[in-house]
Amino acid sequence: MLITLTEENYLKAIYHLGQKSDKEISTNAIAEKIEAKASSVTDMLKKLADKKLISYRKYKGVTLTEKGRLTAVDIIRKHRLWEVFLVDKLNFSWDEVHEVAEQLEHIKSPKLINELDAYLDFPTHDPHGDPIPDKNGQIQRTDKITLSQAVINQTYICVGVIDSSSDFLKYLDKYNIGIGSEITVLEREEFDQSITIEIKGKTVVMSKIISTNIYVKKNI
Amino acid sequence: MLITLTEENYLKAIYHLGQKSDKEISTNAIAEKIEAKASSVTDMLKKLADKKLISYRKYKGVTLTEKGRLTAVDIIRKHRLWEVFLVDKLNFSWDEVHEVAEQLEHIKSPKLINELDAYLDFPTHDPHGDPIPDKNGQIQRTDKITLSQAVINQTYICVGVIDSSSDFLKYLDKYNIGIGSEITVLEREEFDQSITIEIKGKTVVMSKIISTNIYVKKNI
DNA sequence: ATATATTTTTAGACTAATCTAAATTTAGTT
DNA sequence: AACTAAATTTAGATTAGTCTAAAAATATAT
Ligand SMILES: [Mn+2]
Ligand SMILES: [Mn+2]
Ligand SMILES: [Mn+2]
Ligand SMILES: [Mn+2]
Repeated sequence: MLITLTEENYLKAIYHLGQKSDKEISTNAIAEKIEAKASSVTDMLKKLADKKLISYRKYKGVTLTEKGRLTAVDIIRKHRLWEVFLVDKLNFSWDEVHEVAEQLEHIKSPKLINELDAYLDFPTHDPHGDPIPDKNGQIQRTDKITLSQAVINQTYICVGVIDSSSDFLKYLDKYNIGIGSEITVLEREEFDQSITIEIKGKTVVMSKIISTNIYVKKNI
Repeated sequence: MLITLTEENYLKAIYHLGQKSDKEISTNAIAEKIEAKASSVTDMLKKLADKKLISYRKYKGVTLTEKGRLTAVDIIRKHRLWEVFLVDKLNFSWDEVHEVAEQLEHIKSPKLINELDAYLDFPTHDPHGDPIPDKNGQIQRTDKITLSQAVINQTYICVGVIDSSSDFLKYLDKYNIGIGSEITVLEREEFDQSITIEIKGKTVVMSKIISTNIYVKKNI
């Protein structure tokens, strides 16, 4: 049974929502993510359940089946490989790739994606630091914390971002923060949890909302 | 007014049919090409006419408006650039690219296609020898004849194919015939119009249906 | 010129994906 | 336990794209 583009987008949304909690995903949460009405979501959930892509308990919520998870992860693999292609080969910046990758992720051709993977030299992470699932749907998890959880006077490496919006990425560009950047936390203001960091020799004051959207790991 | 994927495919079909004759394109011809019923085509023709993409005279047929022609040519440009990408960068053979390009041609991103064009070094022809329209919809026409029209004892260069089906292209591969190949016509059998050619030192007998699907130009 | 065949359009129906409005279920609060 | 608020589902309608069957227009042949 073939999966439509719309169904693929629902599976991806459910997958991403599932990353944030172990509970069943609610109709409203999906509706918000997909930008559709809850009634439309209910209709789609029935279809996905018929196709054994999700387990659906009326009024309770949904979880992906293994089949559904593999389908979602395959789309995410394609999305992230295309983002690498756009940045590495076609001079896109990391804030320009997402919309195009949203289209390219639905192209159906196993050979295309495997050849692309090889052509890009089997990248492990996309331009935003997110891991690229392998052919079997395995995802390499690295332990990382948000910059808001960082310890004073410790140096970290930026390994990813949570918010991938163009506005946020442009903010990071402005302060020369990118994947691989060395960041030292100098001070934390207890009142609003803003932090002062050192990045490329300059100090930058950063609100908590910013620092919670940046992933870092200790610089060993 | 945005154009749907389906509308794009109709415009492309009408464009290609229009290349073969100066007359208006019939509903049935479009139906055959799109592989849909004539009644479905009629419905779509009304939509395309509403959007000023075609001129439609009931019971008479259609022609593309300038707006429609430019839209069609833009899709063909994308299709052919993607075909070059697949062959030049991703190890696809010329008989494998068409189906994937049919999907990729609908991706909407001017930056993507312009960067791809530059990345491929501004190719002028696709893997089947078809010209790639430029950004302004201009198409470079080269004078070429079909191999069936070739003169005995003259050497030609293969510059394209008419049929791009996998079966036909594999036949050409079998006899080492590709874009750029030198072909000398040795003999023509008047009975069935089959020809004997020399290609890479070997002689090959070829039926008229094959030779009418190969474009050549004189080797000057 | 009339009958027949072909082509094209219209009428009515179907599926996928969406919506609004109403009904139902669940959760929260006295 | 009963009431209210929030979340979810159902009912019915809409749009894009398709189909079959029937009607209308055009082309062909006697
Ligand atoms: Mn993305
Ligand atoms: Mn990404
Ligand atoms: Mn093609
Ligand atoms: Mn081609």
